[in-house]
Amino acid sequence: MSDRHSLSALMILKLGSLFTLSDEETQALHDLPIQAIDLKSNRDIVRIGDSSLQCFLILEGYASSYKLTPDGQRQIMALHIPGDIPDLQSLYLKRMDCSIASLSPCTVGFFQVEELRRVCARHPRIAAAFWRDTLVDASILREWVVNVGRRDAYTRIAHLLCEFLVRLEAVGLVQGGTFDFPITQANLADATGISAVHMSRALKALRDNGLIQTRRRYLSVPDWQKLQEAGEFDPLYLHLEDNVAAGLLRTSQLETAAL
Amino acid sequence: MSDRHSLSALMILKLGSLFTLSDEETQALHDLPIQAIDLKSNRDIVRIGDSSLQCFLILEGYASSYKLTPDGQRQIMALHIPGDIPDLQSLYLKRMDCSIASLSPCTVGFFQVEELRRVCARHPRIAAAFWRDTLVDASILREWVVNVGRRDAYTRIAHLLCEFLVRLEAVGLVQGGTFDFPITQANLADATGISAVHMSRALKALRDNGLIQTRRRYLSVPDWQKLQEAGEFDPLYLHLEDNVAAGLLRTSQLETAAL
DNA sequence: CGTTGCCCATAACCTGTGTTAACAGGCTCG
DNA sequence: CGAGCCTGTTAACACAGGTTATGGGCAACG
Repeated sequence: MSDRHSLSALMILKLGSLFTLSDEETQALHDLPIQAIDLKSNRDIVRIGDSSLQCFLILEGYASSYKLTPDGQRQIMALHIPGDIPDLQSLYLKRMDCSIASLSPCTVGFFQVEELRRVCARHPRIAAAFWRDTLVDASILREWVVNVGRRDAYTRIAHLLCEFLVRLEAVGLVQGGTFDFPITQANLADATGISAVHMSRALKALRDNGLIQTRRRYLSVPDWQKLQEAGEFDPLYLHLEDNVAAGLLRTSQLETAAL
Repeated sequence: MSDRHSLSALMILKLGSLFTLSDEETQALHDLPIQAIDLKSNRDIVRIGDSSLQCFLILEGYASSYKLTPDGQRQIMALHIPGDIPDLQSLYLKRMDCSIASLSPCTVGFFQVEELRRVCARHPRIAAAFWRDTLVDASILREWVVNVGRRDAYTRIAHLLCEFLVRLEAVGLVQGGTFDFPITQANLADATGISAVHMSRALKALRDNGLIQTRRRYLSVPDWQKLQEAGEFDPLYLHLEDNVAAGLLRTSQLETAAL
């Protein structure tokens, strides 16, 4: 039971960053029955074509939405972090149009789509918050089209890392510019539409230019300002609440000050 | 008044293809006050950063969502056809994260976001239909990421054309495999993330292979089956209602029979 | 404590696509 | 009716990034 509390806390944090929730609404989310499951890395959670009656919330670890082309190439079109509900679309779409897999060891919490629909019907503002969440996901996808369509590999990767950092920061998973980063170069390549070999080259360039540091399974950003410039990054499209955006700015100042 | 009827008819057709609406719900949509405006080609309708109090419905012509990179490159991340509400996201996002411009002479109908919110509050199933619509748009964006990230220019263009044809067909704008196509090669290039010159080369290849025919401002698809194969096209991601999908299949058979 | 299997790095070579430029056809507009 | 302008075509050349191959580090496991 206390488990439950901490499980949904993350989702509430996320939704709260998009939309201010009342106590009653918060309670309604707390009361959603949820079943937590642990997963190894690289496991499909849902598959393209599935029509599932459940949704899941990421509690720990990272996941990705992806598709395969007929010749076996893979494209990742979304990265998911703790607090995300990657298949929230199942609320209104019958079949999954992509697969979702863990990118690292993960804990995910499953709940019934039916239950979620009920909560949405009873609490229109929660429905609005979820809707808003899916709209932000769509906005991120628009930026990804730009990223993959018009930026060169170096810029593209810098942009991806900027976005990842900001999103992690919003759920409190960045400490002093450093965050957990167990994602392989092959996966990063699939997310940016380049080859794994070239990902290796480009990451080396980013390292050599002092934009990122990779130690073990962690990634650090020593100069947030410079990485943003390298990635042509403007967080507008993340539609953060003003207070969150302000927090980001503050953090970035702290970081640069810490140098 | 009779004007109004025909204006919203298109939107109702579109929503109806996503979700079955009751008479009362249909009426509520009819009653939405809407202001029609004519536009020339290549005019911005909304701009990135705007926080608008209105949404618009495309009544005639095509439009695109796009962003510019700092060095002046353009990426189109969505094509909009009659029946679409390209900035429906304004319902819950404060600022536009992309610009939207006409791709051809257009008629668009503006309505107040506030009015729309009221209709959604009063008619939960309409809200659901709109939500579903935005979810389908997100699904299309996912496919675009795959398209731009992992397919070569030839396949990519074929895929884009397949999608365009299917979406037009769903609102009755295709006759015998032929549809209005006033979109310049430069715009197509921006939508697929390639250069205008290479777009010209690739379109020539598609023509030479008999996959498309371009006459004046129209485009024909003489062999729907072959174009689908060339574009690795699977309409699953468009989340069409079964009856619409069946209609498509029928049409495609008629077409091939007509040859 | 060797084996197996990732993951990453690097080199050599190849190719799809970008770039630049020049030209032709068709619109629009004075 | 000619001047511009936009659109599309084609050619020659350049280069970012793909492909293939090899080797090294390291964790998991028997």
